[in-house]
Amino acid sequence: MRATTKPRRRDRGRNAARTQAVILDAAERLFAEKGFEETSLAEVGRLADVSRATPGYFFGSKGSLHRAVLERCFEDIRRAVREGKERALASGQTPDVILAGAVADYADFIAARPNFVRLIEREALSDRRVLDGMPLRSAVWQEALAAFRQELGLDISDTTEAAHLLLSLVALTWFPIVHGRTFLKAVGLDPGAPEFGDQRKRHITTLLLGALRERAAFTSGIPS
Amino acid sequence: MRATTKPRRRDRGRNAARTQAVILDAAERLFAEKGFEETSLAEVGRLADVSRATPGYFFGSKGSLHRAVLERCFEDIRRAVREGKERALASGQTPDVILAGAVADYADFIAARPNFVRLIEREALSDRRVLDGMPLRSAVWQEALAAFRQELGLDISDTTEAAHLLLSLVALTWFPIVHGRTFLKAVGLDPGAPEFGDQRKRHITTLLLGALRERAAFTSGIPS
DNA sequence: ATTAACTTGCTTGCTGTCCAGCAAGTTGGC
DNA sequence: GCCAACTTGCTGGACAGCAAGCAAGTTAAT
Repeated sequence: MRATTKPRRRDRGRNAARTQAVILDAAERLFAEKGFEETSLAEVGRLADVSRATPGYFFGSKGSLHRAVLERCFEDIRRAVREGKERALASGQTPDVILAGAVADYADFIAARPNFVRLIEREALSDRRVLDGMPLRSAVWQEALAAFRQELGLDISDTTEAAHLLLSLVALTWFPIVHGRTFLKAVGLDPGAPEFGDQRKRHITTLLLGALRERAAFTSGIPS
Repeated sequence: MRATTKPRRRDRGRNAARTQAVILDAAERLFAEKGFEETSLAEVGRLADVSRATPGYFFGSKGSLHRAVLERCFEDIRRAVREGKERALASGQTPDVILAGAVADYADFIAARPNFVRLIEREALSDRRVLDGMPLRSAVWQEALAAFRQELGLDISDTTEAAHLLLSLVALTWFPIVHGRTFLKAVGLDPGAPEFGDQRKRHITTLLLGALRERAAFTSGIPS
């Protein structure tokens, strides 16, 4: 009937690595946007423009595909953490300036990859313990914590404080990604508006800097 | 074989209201812990100690049951918001003290009902738009925002600032509930430890108070 | 007795996985 | 260069399991 009834399979020939990457992209998107159970392998195949059975052929099972997606995601995050750390340490700035920079960097990274947040959030909620058996996951956060502490010049006794600060940074940055169209809209914030991003960064920076200064004032022994 | 092979059906006789409540409790727990798709009506029935089909009998469909669970959840939250507001306004304290109290109250409320957080977080992530058609949801957050602004004495021009503050409070409070066994463990925090709760409350209070004071200093026109 | 509160049985649709097959490519002998 | 033997990439069909919803039954309260 139609002239081009269907582009059918794409022109690209047989190429396992390429196909796997395309499947991972499709799966990442669907798992992030719809969740693990709500996504069928057939759907992944359709979005990747391969057959229904190809995802299973390459990744063995749906669970393995999911794990592969998360693994790739954490590798990206680790790379970002390392780059951010190097940049911060090379800048030689004061902790204040470094913290402000870290907030901006991290917020930008997250804004560019919202699906990472959705994937991780989903997995944290899930009772499937996929994340448990993934050494990379734990390692990434530990690395981030170490970098954070080093950049801000917090000594060994401040580990807990640094952990709370990092936790707060992550919490404050992730929340709008997940609740953009629900909570944020309800309180009159539009995460899509052009000014929102900077507004939010400034707010987060203010919060964290306040706590950092409070801590500095305390340890330098200001009289009560 | 066993003396009490099965308690079978509960002794309590027929009572629609009671049964519905039990079903709602079971569904709330399962939807929160395992998610919508991963939960079957049969499982809800089992946990509620009724037959496989009873949830469907009372709530019509799985989707309606889910909506009923969320509705009840938001009603509870609204009640908490109203009580908190009354208490805060009746206390007649300064904004600083009130904010500290609000943080503590809210953190306690959330800690007592972690499943509310999981439910809402799941629904925010979901592409099912159940929350969209729920006027109560939006109303609750708006009410919370208004209360927050009033308690802290922020005038009308500070709406955006108040929204960001409230958003931050919620983000900071919810995060440990969701990521307790993943992120928190990785950075060496144990959300189950007895001291964690107070530690976290103090940290959050510090953060928010810093921002509030900054704002006060700014508007009262301190020279640069 | 009538109605409402449940329950058991069944159907229907969907999805993950296994399997056999085929076609595109690669290798090695001549 | 050429062809045959073999490998790899990818597909469609079949099957089994499970869950939602319906329908027809069974019991308890009023």
